[in-house]
Amino acid sequence: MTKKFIPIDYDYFDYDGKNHVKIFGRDETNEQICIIDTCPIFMWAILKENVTKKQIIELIKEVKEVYVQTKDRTTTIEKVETHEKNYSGKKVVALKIFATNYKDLSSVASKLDNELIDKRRGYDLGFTTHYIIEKKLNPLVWYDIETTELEEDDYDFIKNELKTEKVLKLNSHRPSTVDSIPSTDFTSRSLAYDIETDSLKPELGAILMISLYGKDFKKVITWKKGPTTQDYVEFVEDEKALLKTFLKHVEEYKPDFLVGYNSDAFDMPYIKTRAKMLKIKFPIGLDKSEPKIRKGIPPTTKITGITHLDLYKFVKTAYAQYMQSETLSLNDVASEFLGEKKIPFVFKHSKDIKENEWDLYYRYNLKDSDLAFQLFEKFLPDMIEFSKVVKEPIFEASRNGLSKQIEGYILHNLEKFNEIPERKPNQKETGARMQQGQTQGAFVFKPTAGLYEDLGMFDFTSMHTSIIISHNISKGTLIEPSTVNSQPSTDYNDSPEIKIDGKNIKYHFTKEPGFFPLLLQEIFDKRKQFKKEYNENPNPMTKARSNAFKVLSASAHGYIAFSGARYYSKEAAESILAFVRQYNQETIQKIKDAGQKIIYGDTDSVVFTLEGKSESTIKELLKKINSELPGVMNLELEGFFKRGLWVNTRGGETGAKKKYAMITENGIVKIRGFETVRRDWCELARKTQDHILRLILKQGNEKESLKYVKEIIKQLKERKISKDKLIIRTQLKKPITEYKAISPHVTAAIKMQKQGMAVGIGSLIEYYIGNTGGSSKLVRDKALLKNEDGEYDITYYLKKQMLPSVDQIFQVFGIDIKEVIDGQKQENLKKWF
DNA sequence: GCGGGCTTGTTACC
DNA sequence: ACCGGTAACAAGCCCGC
Repeated sequence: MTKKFIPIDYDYFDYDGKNHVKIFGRDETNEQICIIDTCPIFMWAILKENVTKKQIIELIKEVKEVYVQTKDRTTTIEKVETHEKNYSGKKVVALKIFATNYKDLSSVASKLDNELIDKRRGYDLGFTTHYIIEKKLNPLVWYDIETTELEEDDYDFIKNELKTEKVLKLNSHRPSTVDSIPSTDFTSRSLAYDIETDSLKPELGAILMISLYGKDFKKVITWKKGPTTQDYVEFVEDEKALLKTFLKHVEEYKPDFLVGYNSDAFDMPYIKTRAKMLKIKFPIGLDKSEPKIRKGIPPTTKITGITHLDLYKFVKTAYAQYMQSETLSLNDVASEFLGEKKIPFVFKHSKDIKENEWDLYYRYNLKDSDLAFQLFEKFLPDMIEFSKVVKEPIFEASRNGLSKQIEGYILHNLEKFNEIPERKPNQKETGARMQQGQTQGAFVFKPTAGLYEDLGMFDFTSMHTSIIISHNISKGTLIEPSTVNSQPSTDYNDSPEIKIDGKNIKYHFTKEPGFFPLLLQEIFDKRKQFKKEYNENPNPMTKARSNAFKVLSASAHGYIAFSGARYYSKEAAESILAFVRQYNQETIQKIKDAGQKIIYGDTDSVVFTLEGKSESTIKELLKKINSELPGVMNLELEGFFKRGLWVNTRGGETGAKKKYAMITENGIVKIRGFETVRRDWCELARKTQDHILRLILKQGNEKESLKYVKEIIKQLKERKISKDKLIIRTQLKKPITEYKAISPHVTAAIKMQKQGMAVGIGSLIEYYIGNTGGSSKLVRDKALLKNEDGEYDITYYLKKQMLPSVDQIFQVFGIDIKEVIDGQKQENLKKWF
């Protein structure tokens, strides 16, 4: 039978002791089908140099005898072949060892301790990844497939087990040409879900309701009956019936994706535990399996056949670092990307909910699913894109950290280079890598505080990645021994001179392009493509996509320096960073030589004054610098700015790095590093600072700002500032008990814990400083919870929030803000200075 | 018990 | 633990006086 097929979810099972995949996806009629397939299972034994043919024949005999016995299977060697391969860019002879079960390859590997074998590789990819690499049935791509129906005795248990109507055996497949399908666009069926409970712990509270939201599908299922006019509310008898009804709707809808927000850690584990407590089955998987929760920090929840997606995870890795929102709560994220918020509803235990309040609770519950669904629709193209680029199933691609994404991408593309994959480092190696200490990083130009006019800013496009590509830097292209001399060589690509342990050395890399640098090119190009897309059509989504590939592209260097990476290389990381410093300083020099004054620079950027030159003259300069850059390296114009402000460090006499504010001719303001952008400062200090920065940038002087600050200070002293503007938000970065220094946010967290609130790693602790500490001088003794009664501590907010946030800004204009206010309000000030 | 230097911890920039 | 180095800064900690 010939069909079209798009693979979505991958799972595997053992049959007759052998691995099989079952792939869930859709066909051209949009029917959900399951494909069963197998693939050759093998690993590699790389032989030492100069092993003779005779020795190989003997070795093969020996290898064939290896087997692994586990409690439910015996894994044997099926055949052994000899191949010429590349390993880390070097030619090697390797045995391709075929075995019956992938899960035992690592045990097989440890039994191959013959002295002719140098290295054992390719046993630690995971079966799904191995399968995709081997058969090239990539996720989310349309294929033309040849299938056969299962015969009577084939996989009998599967047929009975699967909810999917069609289960087919795959014979062959090839990528479908775009033309052959009217619409190759994959229109997924998806449901977002959200639960409401009486507790954060399933042991302590029931699930009250579950909402589901999809295209033309709205449902709130609940056993808590209150008057409502919402026709989507479905009442059921009890919690058991609630779970069963939820299951029924999911089964009927047949979604490809079941989507939640933080559902990996909360919703699905909660449901699973409650089902267990209620002694009912919850066979949501298409193979009637329960959700599989991989415990860990953070946990992941997989449902066989239905891709369970947790948007929180994806937002966190792909977008978070470029987002405006200060938390990644559904409310903040929805508000940033959708311009919509959750329905306000104060959490109450169900026993405290009045009859007429249930209706709001239903609507609240539905809205959460609604928001999650809308976010899903916005993010799906990006998740699909990641999945396709990295060639990992969307379940993984949407959860993987950046190093995993880069690594997945590399592993899935090694075959083009005839490369044997590197293995994962073990714990000992990871530890040793970490102990080597830090690598010297980028260069940051020390600015001189001041308000500058007419500025230009250049920055390098994906600097680290373009260095890797242009200079062919990687573990595999490094010439060993690596601690080579500083003599320049025409045979190799040299790194800049690097000082290591007091010695100046240069690393050499081959001129022949290595697979790692070559592979980065695609990610690099994608980044360019999406940036262009954003520039042509700027909106929050094109921006997010552009940034998602920006982070992916920018992670290549971090990956190389990451102790857990297969292709880790300290030498490569050092070389990349040496180039980063060199290029930045060279660029600074070139701009200086052109007659511009350098104001600032950080890693890959330079800010300079125009010195009366026209923008087109500056663009010519940029062109000239670019003409001198190698490979894909590219310096671009970040922008022209009408004014820019740099300040001194607090209590210091020199300019502060990583803190500046600039404004374009059109009034677009760019603020970096200032308290304005730091969430651990109270809103009052941040908003005030933001306001005066803008005023100064717009007007070119401090006059208005001064008036403004005086007014705010007056209000603060008169207690006219509302407390919510004084809340300080700080995140717990580790378990409460592990803190050596007990800072205010830790005290506040302890308080919250005592009140029975769930606090732990990642919780954002909200507190304010009040007049409660008695004689204590410690700030922590005055930390009050957000909703705790008390008066705010005027002195603290003046001295520790307001003043610091504006002090250095006024210093630029020679104004001592303390004195100014002091002169005006002599008597009050004595109290706080 | 006070002050200064050091350490711990968080958040930002790139 | 899950990309890394550079930097600013607050608050606590610690030690000498």
